[in-house]
Amino acid sequence: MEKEIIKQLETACSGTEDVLVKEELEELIRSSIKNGRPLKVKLGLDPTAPDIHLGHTVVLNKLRQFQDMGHQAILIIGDYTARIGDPSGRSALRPRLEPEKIDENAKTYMKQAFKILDGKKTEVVKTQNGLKPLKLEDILSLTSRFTVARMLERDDFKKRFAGNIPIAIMEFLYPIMQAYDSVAIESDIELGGTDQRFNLLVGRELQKEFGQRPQIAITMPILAGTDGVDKMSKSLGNYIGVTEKPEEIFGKVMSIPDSIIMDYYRLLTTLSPQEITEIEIGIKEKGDNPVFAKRKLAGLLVKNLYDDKQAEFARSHFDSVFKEKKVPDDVEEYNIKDIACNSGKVSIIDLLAGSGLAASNSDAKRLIEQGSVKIGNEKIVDIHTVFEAKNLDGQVIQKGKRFFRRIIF
RNA sequence: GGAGGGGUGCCCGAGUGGUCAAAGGGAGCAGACUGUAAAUCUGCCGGCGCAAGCCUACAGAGGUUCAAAUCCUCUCCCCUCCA
Repeated sequence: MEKEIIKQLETACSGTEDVLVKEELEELIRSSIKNGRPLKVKLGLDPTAPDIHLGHTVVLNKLRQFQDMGHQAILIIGDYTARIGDPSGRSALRPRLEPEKIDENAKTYMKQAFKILDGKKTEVVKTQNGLKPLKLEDILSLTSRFTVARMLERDDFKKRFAGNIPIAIMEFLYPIMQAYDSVAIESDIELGGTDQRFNLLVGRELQKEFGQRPQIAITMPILAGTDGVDKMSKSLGNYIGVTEKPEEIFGKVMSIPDSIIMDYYRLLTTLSPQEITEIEIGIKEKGDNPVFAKRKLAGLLVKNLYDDKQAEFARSHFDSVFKEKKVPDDVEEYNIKDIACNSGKVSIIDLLAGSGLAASNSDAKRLIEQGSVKIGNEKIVDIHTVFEAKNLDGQVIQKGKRFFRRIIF
């Protein structure tokens, strides 16, 4: 039994940024195993963004690990809290979301989250159920337990306060409501990104106030986006979505800077710490070319989200397009019927703008002038080039290195 | 309630009557080099037009002027200080 405890504890702590408090966690695991009582592991989802990307999966993977150890995963859909908008890491007040929109987001979110989690073993709870019945007096009583000074300990609030950026009083309610969720479900452990640290700790405090055993707060590092600088986020455009096509995922992983390869290994793969260290040593000390570690990584990630076959496909797709500079097989098609209309002629400008390869006619012109446009491997240099529509059927138009359209007529 | 400061392109930010589609930086796109890495260098970076040029744009609405991001009036929003 002692062995099992150590194993669970190690798994629980691997890849984490922080575990508060580790000793308590050990105790919890011990009593869980002893009494055959699964731990309630809480993860709050913020349904403001309907698409999950690899950044979200860091914490989902952790939850999955708990599931695999036989514990109870509880996903909290922050449908109510989303109406405030989590102030964590924000430099400005978030726009509030409509309830319908939140519901919609939550649905897609769940669907995608179950790519990682075992949906059958996951309990899904909407915060609304617990929070909506609260009366003003309940809220007064809750808020009276926290002070403005306590709230301003938070870095993001502090910065905004110091920088004269507005903080809505409503935003102070966010951590408290999230904490109240923990009380409502009597959670044993709550997971979150490092940006959630404050919120998770407020949960601990509130549980104590309610005479519950305070939850363990486990924070996971924030995953850098494909630019290697900012955190992965949809609005920054540096994300890799879990529903993206295998070759997209593979390609995006290949575009990450070397500096974050090992972070990706640690946070996104299920390789053992030893295997990961080996790769790291290979690059750092044996002079292995990092690109091979990256290829392996890209394959692993596609495999996680799809399967071996797709991973293999993505790899060969990548090689043929970028190593051999061939046109990929499954190019998006573009039907030129409507732009060819009666004359049967099509200008290169219309082709680029119409297919979406260029943002506008002006953009199309610039691209041609910069020599980035090819049709069937022929570079187009004249912006006035006109084609017979029927000659274009089946041809591939290319912009830059990685954007293609197959022309249909 | 009083006094003051401010809202500029995707973001930051300069610009205080014409030379402003608006400096500079960042992001982005494209080219060279590579490993679709980083770093670096180069070009582009509102729309329409082959072009001349036209249109849209400096919070919003009016106005003054031959001419307004720049001046005036009103409105909205943000911030600071005082109470």
